[in-house]
Amino acid sequence: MGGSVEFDYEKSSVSSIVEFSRRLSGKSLAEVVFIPREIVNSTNKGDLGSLVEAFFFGHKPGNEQGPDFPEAGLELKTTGVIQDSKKRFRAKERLVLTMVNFETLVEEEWATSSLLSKCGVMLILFYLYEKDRPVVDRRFVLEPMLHRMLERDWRVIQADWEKIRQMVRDGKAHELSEGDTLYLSACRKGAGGEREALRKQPFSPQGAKSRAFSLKPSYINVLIQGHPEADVLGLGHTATIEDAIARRLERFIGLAVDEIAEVFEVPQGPKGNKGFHRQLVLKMLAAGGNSVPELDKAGVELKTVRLTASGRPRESMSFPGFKFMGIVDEVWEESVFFEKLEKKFLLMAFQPDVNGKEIFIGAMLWNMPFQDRLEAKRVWEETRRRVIIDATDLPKISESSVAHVRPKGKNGADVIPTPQGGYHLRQAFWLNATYIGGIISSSLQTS
DNA sequence: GCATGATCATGC
DNA sequence: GCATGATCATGC
Repeated sequence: MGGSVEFDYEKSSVSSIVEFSRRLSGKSLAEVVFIPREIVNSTNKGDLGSLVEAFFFGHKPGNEQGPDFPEAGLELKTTGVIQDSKKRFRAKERLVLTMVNFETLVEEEWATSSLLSKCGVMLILFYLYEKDRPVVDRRFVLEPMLHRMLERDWRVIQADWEKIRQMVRDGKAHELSEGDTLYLSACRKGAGGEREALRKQPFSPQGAKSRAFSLKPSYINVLIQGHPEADVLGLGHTATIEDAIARRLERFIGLAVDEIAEVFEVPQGPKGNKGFHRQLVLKMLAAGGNSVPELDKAGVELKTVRLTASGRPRESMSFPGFKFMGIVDEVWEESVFFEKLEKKFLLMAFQPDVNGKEIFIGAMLWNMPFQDRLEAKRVWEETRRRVIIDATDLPKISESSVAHVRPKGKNGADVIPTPQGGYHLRQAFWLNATYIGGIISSSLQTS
């Protein structure tokens, strides 16, 4: 299998390299070039990129600092995709760009940053991830994608980069979370686990987990879907997503829910329609359309918060259910609750006015602060501990200022197995109404 | 007014 | 068919 290729591309030409890479389309690396047997047997995922570089492009390893093709200023990335239930391709994980160097980042400027000089122009090759298949046998799918950071989404990515730099300058490298930023994030990268050595950061004695710049899976997903560039939020007119959201929603502040519903012809639906406010909010954000790619790219969690007259949310905020038998074998950082709490949230707030008419009072982008994530972790671990002992006795709302556990099922008969050998109502994690109320009132004018 | 348990419309 | 986000219902 696999013949030899001549490396007939122009090293200094981006388009020539991209054209050449198309020879991989629909094939695996081993189908296109000869790979020694001992390498074929490797399943180390990190290897495919360097194997493509070495065997397909005929590159010698090395070149630590800059892009893989220095003469063309082009960085090569290979990344895995999987197919969802509808056979659409989705990113298997975030696209890791380059390690964050806490010491040098704080001295850098975006235009001359090491990130931009290395990854400013990327050729992204997508392969179908199949767990048990050796990397060299994984098939390249989709078309090779050329991504120019300065042409696409640079406003948001630059703001993200500056946010990360600011956190390191503030001595908060150890607090970094994916939810701090929108498209570009500082993801954990390294040995992982409890034994991982922490790195030094320049403005705090606290050690920090090693991190890499990455593009979020949600961002890659929107790229993959290949929709034409859209500017639904009007980013062309503003510096940041925050500003764009504020501009878009300004016109609705103080308007009654039924007035807004009329504008967008959103039906109240049958009595008991629990998605009405959410449908409304989507229309407001999408200016009558059905999606906001800018928010999709950032993986923003849209949440509606309906306050009582006194400013407390009417309800706590629910998250996906968990299984008793599943949580027992999980670790916090791989749990669904953790993944959700690492996200950026767009909280859309409503409150009755003096006449009792419910109005839209504003929105805020929010992600959970470090200390509160630690508290959520405590509740999660306490839940896990107690599920093992007695799955019917889990953390109540009074036990934490941040989160609690409560049923979430179809009905009272919706029970699932417990480690005790019995069955109990399906449960979920919730963020306390009072906690959410505090967040809203810290930023929005409530009555 | 709030904690707790129960339930439902929706979209995929 | 089912998970999800959200709301309803009850009792104190």
